Amino acid sequence: MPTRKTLLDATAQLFAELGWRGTTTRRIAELAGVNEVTLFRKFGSKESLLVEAVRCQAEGAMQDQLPAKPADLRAELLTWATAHHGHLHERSGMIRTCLAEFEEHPELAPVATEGAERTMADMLRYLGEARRLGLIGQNGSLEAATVMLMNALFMDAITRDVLPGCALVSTGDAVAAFVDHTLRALALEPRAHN
Amino acid sequence: MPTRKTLLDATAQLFAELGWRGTTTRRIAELAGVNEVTLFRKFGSKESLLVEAVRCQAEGAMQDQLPAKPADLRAELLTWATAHHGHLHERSGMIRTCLAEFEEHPELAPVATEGAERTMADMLRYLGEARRLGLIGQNGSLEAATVMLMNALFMDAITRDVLPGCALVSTGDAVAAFVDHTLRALALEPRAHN
DNA sequence: ACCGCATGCAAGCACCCACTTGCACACAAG
DNA sequence: CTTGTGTGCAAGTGGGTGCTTGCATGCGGT
Repeated sequence: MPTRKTLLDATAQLFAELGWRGTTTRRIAELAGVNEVTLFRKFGSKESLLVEAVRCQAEGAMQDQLPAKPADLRAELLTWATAHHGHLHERSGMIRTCLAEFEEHPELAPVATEGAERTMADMLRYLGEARRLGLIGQNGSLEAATVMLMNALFMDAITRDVLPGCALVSTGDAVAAFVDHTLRALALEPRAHN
Repeated sequence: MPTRKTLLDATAQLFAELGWRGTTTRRIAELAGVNEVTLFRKFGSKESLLVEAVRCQAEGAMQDQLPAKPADLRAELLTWATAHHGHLHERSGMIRTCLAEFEEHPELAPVATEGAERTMADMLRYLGEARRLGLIGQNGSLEAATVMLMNALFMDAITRDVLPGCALVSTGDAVAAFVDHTLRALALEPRAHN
């Protein structure tokens, strides 16, 4: 049944570019190379097609995980942050669209944000473990560190293409700078760096 | 000429909620309590109305400035961050919409991001001054600190209403936590806190 | 009293929208 | 061979869209 996946992919692509209202059933059918009627026969309505398409897109996402036991904080965080940034960047169009559509279509929110919340919980766990092991200092909010690092990666990833003026020059530099800044705030063990 | 401002306000409000395509000339006219024809007579087209409305909205924005000479870093940054967060939060609907519309309507980008770039430059100047005065350590990228703090405030402000799960509990706590985290990373002079 | 100007109102244009119906075809399973 | 199933095609529904036209009305300045 290739038609179904074709339709879902075309829908996701159009939705990322044009938003809910811009993603018309005619355009979807044309991009998928399928008759418009087929779309309604398979999904019933534009709404269910769109919700399904966003759900599929979000599913095939982040299972980037930090190691269970922290060892080399800087290296592990850098690897993780780079991968996470990459995944966000790949989906930046859809993410920007969803942020704008949540108000009108709240049914999109749970399905789209579930991954982000899991990722945040994982980083929090990792930093907690690192603190327990004495790899970072005892002061400073781990929540703040987590949220700030993830927000920095998120914003850089989704605005990089669209607002080049607001980003650090290269992706690699930006991610590394964010990780370093985070570790500095957490007092990565007294003078392991600089 | 009250009609003009009424129309611009109504347009901005609808645009923030419904995006470009959802903001129809009929809805604008109805919300403004004006005949639809008047709208075309005054602005010529829907496009010029929308661009003008976004420009006006962006203009009446941030001239939050940090002091010329840093003194009490924590207090000054906290005041500034709180005000900045407030302004972003007030405009969160429009900001989310713009982020999604930039791709289709690049003419919106310059007018909407100009303020953010000025604000970033101001914070960078402020931190540079603070470092020159020895109020913070000599290590650590000031660009990274600036971008991360501004991104954290930005993300919190624009997602707080729409994704309550991803934010620190209260606005005040979040802003304070972000400022503290930033200062810790910049080694606010050795043990002025905690 | 006159004029110009801003606005309202009613109607309409050509086009796009989501969605439906009816009919034809192909192909695979019984 | 028949039957069902998936698909295409053509047409149409009622409604929304940006935008225009023609005409009436009020109101302030000369």
